Amino acid sequence: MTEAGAVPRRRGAARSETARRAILKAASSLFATRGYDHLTIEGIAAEAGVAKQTIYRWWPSKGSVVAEALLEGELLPGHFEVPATGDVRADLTAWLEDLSRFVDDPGNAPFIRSLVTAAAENADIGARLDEALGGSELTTRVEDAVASGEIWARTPVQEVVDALVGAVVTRALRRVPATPDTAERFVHLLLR
Amino acid sequence: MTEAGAVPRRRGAARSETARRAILKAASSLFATRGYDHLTIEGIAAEAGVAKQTIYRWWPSKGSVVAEALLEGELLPGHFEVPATGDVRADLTAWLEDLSRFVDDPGNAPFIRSLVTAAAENADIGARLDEALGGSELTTRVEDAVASGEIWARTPVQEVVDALVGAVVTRALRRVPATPDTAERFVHLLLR
Amino acid sequence: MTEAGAVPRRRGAARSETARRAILKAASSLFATRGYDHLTIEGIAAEAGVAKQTIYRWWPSKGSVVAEALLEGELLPGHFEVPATGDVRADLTAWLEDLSRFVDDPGNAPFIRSLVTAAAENADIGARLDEALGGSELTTRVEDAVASGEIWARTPVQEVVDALVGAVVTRALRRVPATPDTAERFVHLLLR
Amino acid sequence: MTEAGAVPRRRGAARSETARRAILKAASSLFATRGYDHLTIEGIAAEAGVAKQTIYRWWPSKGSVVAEALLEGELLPGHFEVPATGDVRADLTAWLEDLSRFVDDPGNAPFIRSLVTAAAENADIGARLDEALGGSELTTRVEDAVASGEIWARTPVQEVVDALVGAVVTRALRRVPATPDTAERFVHLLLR
DNA sequence: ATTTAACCGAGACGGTACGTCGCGTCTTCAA
DNA sequence: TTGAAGACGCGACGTACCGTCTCGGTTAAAT
Repeated sequence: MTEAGAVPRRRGAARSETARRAILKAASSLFATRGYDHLTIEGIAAEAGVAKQTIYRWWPSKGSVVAEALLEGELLPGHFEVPATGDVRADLTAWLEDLSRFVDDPGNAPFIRSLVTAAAENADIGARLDEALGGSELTTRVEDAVASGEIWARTPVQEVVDALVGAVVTRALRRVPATPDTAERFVHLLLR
Repeated sequence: MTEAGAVPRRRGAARSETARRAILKAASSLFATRGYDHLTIEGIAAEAGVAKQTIYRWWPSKGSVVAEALLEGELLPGHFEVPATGDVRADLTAWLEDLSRFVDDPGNAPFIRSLVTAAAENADIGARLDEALGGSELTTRVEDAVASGEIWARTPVQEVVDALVGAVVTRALRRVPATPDTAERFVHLLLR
Repeated sequence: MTEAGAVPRRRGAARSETARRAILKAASSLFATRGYDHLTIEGIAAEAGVAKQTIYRWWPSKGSVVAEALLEGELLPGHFEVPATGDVRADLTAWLEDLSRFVDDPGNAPFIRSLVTAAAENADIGARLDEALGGSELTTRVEDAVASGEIWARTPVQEVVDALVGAVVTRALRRVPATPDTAERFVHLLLR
Repeated sequence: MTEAGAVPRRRGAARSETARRAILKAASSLFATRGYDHLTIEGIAAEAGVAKQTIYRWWPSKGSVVAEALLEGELLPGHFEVPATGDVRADLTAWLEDLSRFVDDPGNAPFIRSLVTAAAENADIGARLDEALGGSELTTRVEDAVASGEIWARTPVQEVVDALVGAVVTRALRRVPATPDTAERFVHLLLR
């Protein structure tokens, strides 16, 4: 007798987890090196030691490969955590300075713009864009500050987060670098 | 003999304004129809009845063609003016609602995302992204409100504009549609 | 104890005759429909409702599948018998006219050329090419005529047959159709 | 004023004769080395230092490339001339022995079968198959013998040639090697 | 009765080649 | 000198089959 809820497992060889991991790893590595629009399925396949068809079998486009790599944390691992020192304004300022420093670095600018390009063309990536930039941590941090009474109870959390992440993005697209007080000004604008 | 003060005009035929216009028009039309990344130089040349070389002679990339089309107003003609009724909060809310309505329309969403893609890869387009969305008018409007004493004198104008435009962009990338009160919430968040 | 002379039959399930027949049938059908070089192992497997491995287990190549189909009479069933009326010249002429009619039919020409392609690449098929065209019956018929004294005793039988079958093949390859007297001219050339 | 009958020459760069020659040369070389069905468009392009598209622009299939190479004499250069000593039977015998020796050589057998494969799938190649094997020279030689009264005036020349070439082909397909007297027997069968 | 070897279906996998699209450069001819 | 036309080398696309390899399940001889 089979377990309740067990999937009957269709016949034939199972999907190779090895290949899947190699593809995501290769995609991340090439994305970081060459950028989203120089990223090719052929390149990923070659780097991963995998047949092109194996990619096409499981992903409809390069965008979806990148999206999954993003989800798995292969891209941007460990970047952009939001500190939680107890002073929410200081925490947000620190996060924003960290992110701005990253975005303004000429070596990273193409990377962040590639992320935006990828987001613009692929819904999955778009759906997680601010997550990759730390957006969901940011939301949690601000919600905690509201809950603890540190900031105004009716603070529109989502709008604050959108404004912060959005400002970073729109400035990146216009190649406007942050000045030393940019982060602080934004935070004081948004958290009264 | 040439006129005094005239540009010395080297020999041969002058640049064809007809061809230039046809190219920008074709680019705009194809951009609107097929989106930025299905836009091709070959396609533009064919649509415009022009040789590829004529495009390559005057523009370094498809991005720069689109940028010029944007400048000429071939794309987004007449959209997104910021009203000036005297009530700056109402004006910004109206502008934001207008823009959100446009962005949230399923028929326009690919267009706006294509603009973002184009901006991400081409500095000229990026430099004018918020302008195309009404950003520069917005700046003027907020500055006027500061000057007239309608709002706080030390309002960080650029940050407000970046936050508004950026929020629209980041929401578009995440496919998050506006709710009826979104515009008002943003405006009240930013202009206290 | 096993029967004397019986093959010691190793363990496990026996080869499925059902699968074998389905494969040959599918191969014949696809050969007739699409021609030898559009014939694929995957196509045969799909058509036969069989796994690819089942084909690879028993045949080394698609050529050998076709060769076996030819042997089983799945291809060219009942075609090209040589009549035996007693008049060998009339019999050969009739056979040659029949074959020429078949070969010259625009619907069959691809089929016969596919047979030649298959023969050229696969020794087994080549070895039975003239058999499929009636060659072995032809040999028998000419040998009988020699034995009965109807034609010259030292007639080089094999050469006559090769010349007849070969002429049909080389004309098919050059797309040269037979004229009404072609068959008769050949027979009178070869049997004096 | 232009020459009468001169083609007006449409605009744009002319077809590159260099590329055309390189392609035919590469095709011939690879055909001889690897055989017709291991011949690939990609392989030809790589060997010729040419883009695939340049091949596809001018030829519809690999068969037509080979056909043109055959026409240009890149394949089989100088093979299989029919001698003209005055003794037509001796000449035909010599030609047939020469050809048989070539065909029976294990190193050449794949080549000749490749020619047959190519002929079977491509009408142009088929139309010139016997020419490549010396067929047209053979026709001339036999016609001359008829004209000079050396052989019977009503000899059916085309049938004789078809029988000879066809016999070589059908034997090659069945992998039947010639014996020392094969050539002589054929010639005496056909030329009484 | 159990074990075990071989069969069979399904189908994933690393590959090769396909035929097409678009790139950016170059050459030809007409204006 | 510009501009339309278009050939060229190049790189990538997404697809079709190749032949090999698991996988889960079945069949039948050997233990």
